[in-house]
Amino acid sequence: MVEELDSRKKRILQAIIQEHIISASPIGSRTLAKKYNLDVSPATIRNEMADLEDLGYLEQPHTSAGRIPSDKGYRYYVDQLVSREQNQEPGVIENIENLYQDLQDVQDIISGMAKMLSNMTHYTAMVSEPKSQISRLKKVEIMQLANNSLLLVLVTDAGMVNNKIINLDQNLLAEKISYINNFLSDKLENKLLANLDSNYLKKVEKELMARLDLSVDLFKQFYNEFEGAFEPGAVKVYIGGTSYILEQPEFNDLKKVKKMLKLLDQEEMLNKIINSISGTDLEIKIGQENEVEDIKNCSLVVATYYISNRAVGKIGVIGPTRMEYPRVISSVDVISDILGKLISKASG
Amino acid sequence: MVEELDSRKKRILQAIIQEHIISASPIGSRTLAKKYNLDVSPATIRNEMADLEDLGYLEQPHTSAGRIPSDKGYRYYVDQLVSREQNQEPGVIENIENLYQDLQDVQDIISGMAKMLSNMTHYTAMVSEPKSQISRLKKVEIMQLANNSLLLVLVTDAGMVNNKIINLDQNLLAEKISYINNFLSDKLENKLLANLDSNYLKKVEKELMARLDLSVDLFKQFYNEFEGAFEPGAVKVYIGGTSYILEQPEFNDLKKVKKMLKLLDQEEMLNKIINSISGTDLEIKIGQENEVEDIKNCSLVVATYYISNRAVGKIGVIGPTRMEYPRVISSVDVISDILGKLISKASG
DNA sequence: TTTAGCACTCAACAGCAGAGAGTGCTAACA
DNA sequence: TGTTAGCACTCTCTGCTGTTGAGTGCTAAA
Repeated sequence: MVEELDSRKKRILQAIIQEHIISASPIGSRTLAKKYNLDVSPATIRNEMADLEDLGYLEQPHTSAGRIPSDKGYRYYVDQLVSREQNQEPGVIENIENLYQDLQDVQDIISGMAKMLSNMTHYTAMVSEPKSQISRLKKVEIMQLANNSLLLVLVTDAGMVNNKIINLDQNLLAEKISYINNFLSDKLENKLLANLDSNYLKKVEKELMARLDLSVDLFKQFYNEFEGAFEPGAVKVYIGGTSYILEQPEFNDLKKVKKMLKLLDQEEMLNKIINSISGTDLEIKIGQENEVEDIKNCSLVVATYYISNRAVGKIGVIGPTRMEYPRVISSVDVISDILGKLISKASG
Repeated sequence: MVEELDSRKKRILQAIIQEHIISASPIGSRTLAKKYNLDVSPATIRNEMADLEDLGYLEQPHTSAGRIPSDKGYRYYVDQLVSREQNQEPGVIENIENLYQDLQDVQDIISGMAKMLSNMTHYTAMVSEPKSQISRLKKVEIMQLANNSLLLVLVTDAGMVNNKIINLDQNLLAEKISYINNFLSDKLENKLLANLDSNYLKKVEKELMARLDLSVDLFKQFYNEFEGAFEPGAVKVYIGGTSYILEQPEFNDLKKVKKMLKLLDQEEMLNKIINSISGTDLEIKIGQENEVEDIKNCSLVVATYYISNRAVGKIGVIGPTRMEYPRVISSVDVISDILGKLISKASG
């Protein structure tokens, strides 16, 4: 399906895509001949363009218009014509790292990076929280706030902090709390979150109840919260720069904007989108390649970020298929790197 | 400036506003005579409309168009022609309360209520976090995560939980941590946050250092975090239903939509907007009455919510001046009530 | 004071012509 | 055989025009 194109066809395809990325409108043979010194006449270019259209790399909105790239055309461009080398100016990475190095809070880092990425690319950025399933529980502790009110604090080794206020219908003595904390530390800390499923929790609960001589009801709520805190589906997605999509000419239609914004309002949808990317490295989904119906006219550039060499989350950008791929790719690359480093550092 | 209008003028003004809220376009005399049985001919209505325009309650987009209400017109409508009685169907309040009563987390309650409000009104809703200045610190505790890494947990009596991971360049023994916790509890808990300013904190720090025989540097970062956590300006604003503004015909212009979305993207701006409302009860700002320049073509309906009889935060709605005031007013009223109750209960 | 009648205004819309950009095809050329 | 100039053709876009319709303000009569 992916033919090898001769070098002139490659040059022409590349030129059309680059020009289209800038102008957002169909490109004609004359424009191409003038702006890119291809050393052939417009007529020749026209022939080549007709060929490229037959092969599926280009499309024609109507008979007397120029050509625009098809999804297949962009795919070829991204795979064959864009060098994936880091072409960020030197120093940028250090600057960003320095700028954010004081942040200790993982949530702050994530939303900061989402903003940074959307600023750099001028597209909408999204970042998923570090996946908890492959993290370990680093700390569990309950503390007493008032007579019947406890605060449950959970910290993962990825630095994610989770806390819940729990109201009990019964008072709890300080010694018991301290006993519970020791017990829970022993049973739960340093375990993989994936292993802390309801079965295991129920067992721990039973044992604890037996030792404490307390009613089971007392801790029912506690375990509900606990279970909920690290559900696999509960990955939060941060987005930044929603308003950038309005700058894209392909969203000049109010209906499209509306659809898009509704989409980005729904957290489940973002989850679905960002989790539909299976690749372990930087991955690009162009138009129809996307699984989620509503973004089949968009492109995604998503990278995985790592904490101590384990893949834990995704960071990426969503924009029109007519996207500045080279720039976006390098930005996503850089930012995903920095994000991993910052979180690693913050979670010590 | 606010003349007393005779009853026929009132009826006509009310009819025009109600009709305009539905149709979003200028209202003519014939339409009015047909749809509302005012028992006078269109010609008479025209005369009255000319009067109302002279008085500033109506405007005419161009000579041969109908009239639309001015800001002053809406103001009169809201003040004199809308009954502020709760006209929510009975049971709605109970239903919502039941729906959300399981939520223990204050942040969840707030964002849930923002969503609920935007769903009910079909405008964009915003809620500010409980103001910390008038809250008391209920609990302060540090816990050890790893050798050089601590977690600082702060809980206010409004139920807001704040936590920060702190990395030290020095190890800290468990006894010291326990000593510090006791010390901090003693010095900080149950104090008004407003009183925990940097002066006071510095004093506490000094005393603690002296007793512990530790270097001052060790806790520098700690106090930075601590100070930052409850800054007066740091009130977070939750918004919900951003995409609803796109449904309003007055935002048919892409430029306007863009401006609006950019505005709502900026947290400082939301802060400025919601804090520009000074009233203690339900307050309405119509168009030009708004202080923030960029929303002078919008209206705000904002209520204050209370926790144990103290005003702590604002909840409201932003939409076009052509807003369904009666419905919005009653929704904001109801939701602000429920919000206060839910938080009170959760932070019980 | 109210109302019918009427001339007037203005935005919105449809229809149309012309310009401009771009194509595909053909025939000539190197 | 590949390349190019020329040309007729197509289609969108823009601006102009006339028409329509909703609505007004004024006047004069009831």
